[in-house]
Amino acid sequence: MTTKLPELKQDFTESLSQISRFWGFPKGMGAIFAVLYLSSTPLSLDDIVEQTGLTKGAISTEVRTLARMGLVHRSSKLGDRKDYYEAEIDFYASIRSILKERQNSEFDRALGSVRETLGKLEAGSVSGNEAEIQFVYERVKALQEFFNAIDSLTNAVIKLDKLGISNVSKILNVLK
Amino acid sequence: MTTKLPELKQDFTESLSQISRFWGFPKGMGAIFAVLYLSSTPLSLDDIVEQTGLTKGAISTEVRTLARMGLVHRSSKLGDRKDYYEAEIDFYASIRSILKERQNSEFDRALGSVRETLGKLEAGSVSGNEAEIQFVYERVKALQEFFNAIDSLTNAVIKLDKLGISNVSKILNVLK
DNA sequence: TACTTCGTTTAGTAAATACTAAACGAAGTA
DNA sequence: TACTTCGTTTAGTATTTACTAAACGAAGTA
Repeated sequence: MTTKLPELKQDFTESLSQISRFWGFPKGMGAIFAVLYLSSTPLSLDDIVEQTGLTKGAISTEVRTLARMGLVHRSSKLGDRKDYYEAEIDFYASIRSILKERQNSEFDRALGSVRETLGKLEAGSVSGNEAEIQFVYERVKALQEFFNAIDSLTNAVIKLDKLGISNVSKILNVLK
Repeated sequence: MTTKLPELKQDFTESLSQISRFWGFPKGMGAIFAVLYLSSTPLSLDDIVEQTGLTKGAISTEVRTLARMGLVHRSSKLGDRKDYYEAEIDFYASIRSILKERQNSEFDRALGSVRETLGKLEAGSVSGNEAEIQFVYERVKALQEFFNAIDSLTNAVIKLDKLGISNVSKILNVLK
């Protein structure tokens, strides 16, 4: 029993949509990436419209965030006003740029807010039961340290010029 | 200028809610965890209701998923029918159990589907332009290998009995 | 037995998010 | 100039997700 190539692509696109949604991204984003990823040539917005069934407006915005994440790249042909897009195929590079992207987000704002809380506790400018303050202080501090560890890891990964198989297996060895 | 302890807790809870939402979890979940995390004693559902303003129903379900993730633990006092909950304070343990949890999810189903796609391509049961099939095959295979690498990493982390500061810094050294 | 006191489930609502359709501006072309 | 052809923005809609309120069942207590 044979499968037609377009059908196969369709299934693959479907899967990436699911995966995308699972990671908290719009499922359309996964679909767009999938279509680009399976194309041997850069595609225009209209090409993507055709292959995903989404609207140009939606694709316009989502492809932009994909580009910000470094998962796709915009290019243009000489003498052609259209923009073209192609998928980044080095996933490790993508991870790095996604991590980088996340650093200037509201996530960081919330994180800074925790740090601020800790600051108040350390400055002794919090009124209330002494023992409880001490308890809260230790908990918040522990959380902060955890965040710092994650942050260090993240930064280390970002700085790597290449997080290829070799590095991954190095890590695996250390963890063994 | 001093801050009252309850207010400080409030702010902290707010921050964790944001962080929770950022990672794709309901913000209420973050709030519940925060309240438990800042409490020196286990809390009952009603205690949590009081401190978060959420409904018992909502808390009932969300605290359960928190427990499944290993972020909180359910306990009970002798001669008291109430359930009590307390926060896991070893975050590394939490990460492990979250990763473990994620392995039996629809994420894995989608991932299996990609593997299936690859299987069809390898079995030669796909009809269409030969060159294009070859191209698609290589792309899908590359993605599959990437997933496998991630999977190995995940499993390695899960297997660690302790992912403490020491291991993290080991990793950092390797990456340097 | 009837009566509390828990946690859970359910059905419906509110809020957030992804998306569409259509208007628009910029930049090229006749 | 008017007329296309792009990508983007906007305003509104649909879908999903988080949550509430209330009914319920289990298990204790009088």
